[in-house]
Amino acid sequence: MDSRKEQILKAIIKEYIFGAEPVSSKTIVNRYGLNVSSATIRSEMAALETLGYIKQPHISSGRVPAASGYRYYVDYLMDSDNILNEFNLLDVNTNNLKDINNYLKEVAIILAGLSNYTVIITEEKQGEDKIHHLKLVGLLEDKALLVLVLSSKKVKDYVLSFMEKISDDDLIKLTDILNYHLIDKNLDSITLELKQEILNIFPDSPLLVDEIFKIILIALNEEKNVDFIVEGMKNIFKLPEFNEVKKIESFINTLGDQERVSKIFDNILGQEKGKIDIKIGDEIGIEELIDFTVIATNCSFCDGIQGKIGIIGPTRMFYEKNITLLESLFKKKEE
Amino acid sequence: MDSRKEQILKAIIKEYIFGAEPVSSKTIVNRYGLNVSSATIRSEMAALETLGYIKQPHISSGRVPAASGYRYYVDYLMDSDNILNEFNLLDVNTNNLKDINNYLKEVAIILAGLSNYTVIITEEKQGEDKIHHLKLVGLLEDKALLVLVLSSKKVKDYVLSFMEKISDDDLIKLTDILNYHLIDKNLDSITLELKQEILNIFPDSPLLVDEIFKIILIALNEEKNVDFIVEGMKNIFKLPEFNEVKKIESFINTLGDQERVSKIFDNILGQEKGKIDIKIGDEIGIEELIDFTVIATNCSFCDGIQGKIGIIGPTRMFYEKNITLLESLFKKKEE
DNA sequence: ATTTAGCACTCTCAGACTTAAAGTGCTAAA
DNA sequence: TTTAGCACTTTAAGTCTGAGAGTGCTAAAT
Repeated sequence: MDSRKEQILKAIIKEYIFGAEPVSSKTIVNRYGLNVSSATIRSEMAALETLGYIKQPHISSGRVPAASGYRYYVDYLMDSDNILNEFNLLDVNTNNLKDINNYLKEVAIILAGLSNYTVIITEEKQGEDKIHHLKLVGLLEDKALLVLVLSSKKVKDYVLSFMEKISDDDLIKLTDILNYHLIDKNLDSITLELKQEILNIFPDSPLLVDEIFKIILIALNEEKNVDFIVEGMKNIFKLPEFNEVKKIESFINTLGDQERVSKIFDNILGQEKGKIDIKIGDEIGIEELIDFTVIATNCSFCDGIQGKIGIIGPTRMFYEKNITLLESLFKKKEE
Repeated sequence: MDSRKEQILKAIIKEYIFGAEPVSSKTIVNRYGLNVSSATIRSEMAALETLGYIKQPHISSGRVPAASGYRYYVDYLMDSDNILNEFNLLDVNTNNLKDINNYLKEVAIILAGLSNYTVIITEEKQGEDKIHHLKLVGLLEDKALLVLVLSSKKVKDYVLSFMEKISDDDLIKLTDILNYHLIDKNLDSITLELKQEILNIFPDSPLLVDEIFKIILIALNEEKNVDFIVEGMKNIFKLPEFNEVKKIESFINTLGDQERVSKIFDNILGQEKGKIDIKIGDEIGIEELIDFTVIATNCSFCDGIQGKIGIIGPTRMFYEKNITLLESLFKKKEE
């Protein structure tokens, strides 16, 4: 790859990213003045095609970048983009962080708006959670709040409705008993026997204890299930190359399938925060996303929660802009 | 409208609902044996067309129901459908109702699956909420939970992180002060002066008081904003008549726009629970949904929360099935 | 007064053909 | 090594054609 070939490859890619149409030798001469004729460009293009960096949709058309062309571009040719360094993405509504999911959703919506692509965010679940401690807080005559503090420092809570009257004293007593027996217990160690043991000590409200056990199991189980926030899917309608019902259906269905979507983050599993991963076309490993590129990174959110963010767009993505977007997000988090 | 015309209209509609293709006079003779020839059907069809109940996509094609044809069908011709009376829709995960939104989302997903159309659910916000009372519950050294019980009996809570150390005694003291001043206050009456008053009595943690005020304002404000849960949009890909990118884009964009979507429920505002409202085509009042039908009803969920559910599908909807679906949902709620 | 057989008419859909435009590859000369 | 020139290929859009589906109308039958 001599420098002129690189210049031409870069020109083809920039042109194609912008216009989504095959790029002709003449266009390159006109817009990227290399002081050679279109014939020269043509022979260079033939060489680039042999190298696998570009291809022709049909024999007499202009050239389109191949996946390996984008890869070469990303690895060696890309300019960095300084325009976007002043994001303040994480000022989003930082007051109301009780529900991490709402927060992540807002981040996703904003990122999708800025990128004009689709954004996927997922919270990283770390191993098994235990009960750090719990509290029962009386609210109204017939309601109390069960607050669970988990070993991951996450707080979860649930409203309980009583059939039977329960006094504040009883609530305190029950809280003590539950804490005594449940602290440091994980999903597996919350057994029927344990429940029986507690029922023996506190036989007053068997239904309530039952309910509490159910909720705890659900809460701990929830912590094992990763879920994905996907925003900006409708941005696909802005891309002329996906102007077919089949393609849109396949895209929407694929991003609705958590199992497939999780593959998007395979490369950054266990990587350090801030490292930007770029997967182009089949590098993603999802057949239906062969015409897409994913830019992803690990990220930490408020309260030390770990997560992953991915931007998914066409292979002819505005790489610089979106890489900078994720980088700036990361920087903000660190300061 | 004599009985034979009604039979023919019904046949055309049933046939079109099933096949999404113009219905010919011959098809009716073959499948709905009315003991007349196709020529007779044709002259009846011409009459039905004059009445506005059916129309022809082009001059020499079969007939397609017009909006008023569906309306006539729904009002006078429809069979009721008893097949679906054993739904147990509301057994969904009823243990984990802390977050009403998650619950509604699950209901929407299940209904979308059963109907094969798109389901919209919204929680009804009733007027202005006040603070019934609040509690501060210590969790970890540097964290507490602010629990707000609203006059609507809704419980909302938020994790607070302290900069400064706060003792349990201080939390109790602050709780008392806040309750004394904030009980029965609504969004408008939580003023700067009020905050100042509290700061005068409890000057120890100005930042914390600040934070709590912010959160309360957000919480009360949230109660004013209705939001919509939309599930099953991708079912549109199963409908051959929407097999065009433009149509799908318009549908998805329209359902993403809360202002327009809220119109779907206009007819059932203030109606009694369980009343099923059917809006066909332009009756919906949303230009982009001219080819859709909405079936909607008021509904009450767990803990007495009021909501609205709508099923949105093509005008050639399986009316009986989806009406029964919503009705059975309502019945289950009541028992 | 209705119903129906028969036929002319209309429209769609798919395939074949045509032409203009865009772009390439190759060759021979610079 | 570069380039001008030209033959060649392909697409995209337009036109034509014939088959098929379905109607509306008319005149005869019930």
